[in-house]
Amino acid sequence: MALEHAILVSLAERSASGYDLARRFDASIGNFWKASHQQIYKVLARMEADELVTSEAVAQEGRPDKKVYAITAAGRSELAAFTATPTGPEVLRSDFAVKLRALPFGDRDAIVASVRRRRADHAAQLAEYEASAARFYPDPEAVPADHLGAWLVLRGGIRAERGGLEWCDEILQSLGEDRRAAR
Amino acid sequence: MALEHAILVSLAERSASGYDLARRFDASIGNFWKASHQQIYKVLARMEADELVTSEAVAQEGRPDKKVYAITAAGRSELAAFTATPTGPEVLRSDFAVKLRALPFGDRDAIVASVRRRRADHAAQLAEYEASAARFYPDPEAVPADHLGAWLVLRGGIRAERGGLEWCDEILQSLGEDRRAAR
DNA sequence: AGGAGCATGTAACTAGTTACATGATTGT
DNA sequence: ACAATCATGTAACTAGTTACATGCTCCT
Repeated sequence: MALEHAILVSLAERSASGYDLARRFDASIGNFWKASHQQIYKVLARMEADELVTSEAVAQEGRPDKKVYAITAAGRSELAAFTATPTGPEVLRSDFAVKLRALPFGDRDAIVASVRRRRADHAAQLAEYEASAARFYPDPEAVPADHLGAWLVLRGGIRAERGGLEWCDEILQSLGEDRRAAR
Repeated sequence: MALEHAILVSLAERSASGYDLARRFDASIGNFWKASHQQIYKVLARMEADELVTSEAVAQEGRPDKKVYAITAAGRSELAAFTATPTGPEVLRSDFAVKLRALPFGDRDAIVASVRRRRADHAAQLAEYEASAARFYPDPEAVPADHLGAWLVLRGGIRAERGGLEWCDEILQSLGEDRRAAR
């Protein structure tokens, strides 16, 4: 149910249309929660019925009209209440790990190719996060209080990507594929 | 759809009942894929209809009878085919990160408590993985070929837990809670 | 007497995915 | 002419969760 809460955080930071939210979920928020636009519209409708958010129609010229959603007082207290609930263990679902574990029963070359692709993805994502960090938080000792959460999550993203990258390197090395990988 | 494939890997390693699979999903497989017993029974039934697995009733004394599932030839080729498909980007869903990002809108002490709990969970899981590694793979240079996938996944688990632990420490330090955390 | 472990499920529900639909504007 | 971006959705489906049901054995 935390898609709701991810949307509330995003709207607490800044009001937005469903479309805007979908783009944020492709970028910064998507760093820890992925959601499709269809799912977002569905959940927004429910949240509006529950009065966690309100919407206002905004006419635009040269572009389709949009509905801008804003968090309500009830939404803010729901979000605060959420932060006070204990967090259960994270639900893991990694296709990549399933494939890796299937190594003795599968296509070794294809798996190596997957590892290489994944390594490249981690490297690209890491570069993107590091660019964001350098741009928005040039001085890590002086992060504004209202950005502390976002900063810490970004730091987590950087760590996760770096960790994933190193894991890929270890895998390639174990499989004796590190020379080709380094090319 | 990769729960199916996670089950196939598990059955390729060794035939098992639904109950056994559920326990494996709590332990080794659960390291990268979580599933409840209800979901497992449901998927097993579908997989049997699709002839990816077969079941055999086994009577037991002093215990309820069980159905032992085994992978079929079709199951093995499905698993091999799966390893050859490209892996999409991982779907992330982290309640913890949502909470952390909600820091400016939430209950700071409760969030700090969450971080501490999570740190302890990572430490416990890490210890468990390291114990498994020491026990089953005392010589990392000589991992048998049929265990290479399992070993690499375990290595990934160790890296992920260590990374998560370090992230928690960084968060506590940023929040000025590291002294109390170290106690 | 009560709880944990073994063992398999059903029923009702919520969450999320995939495919499709519409229609204007801007850029190649 | 075609694709991309803006913008919002519906419909049909699959996956996963939560709650409940049953019953036997072994341990405290």
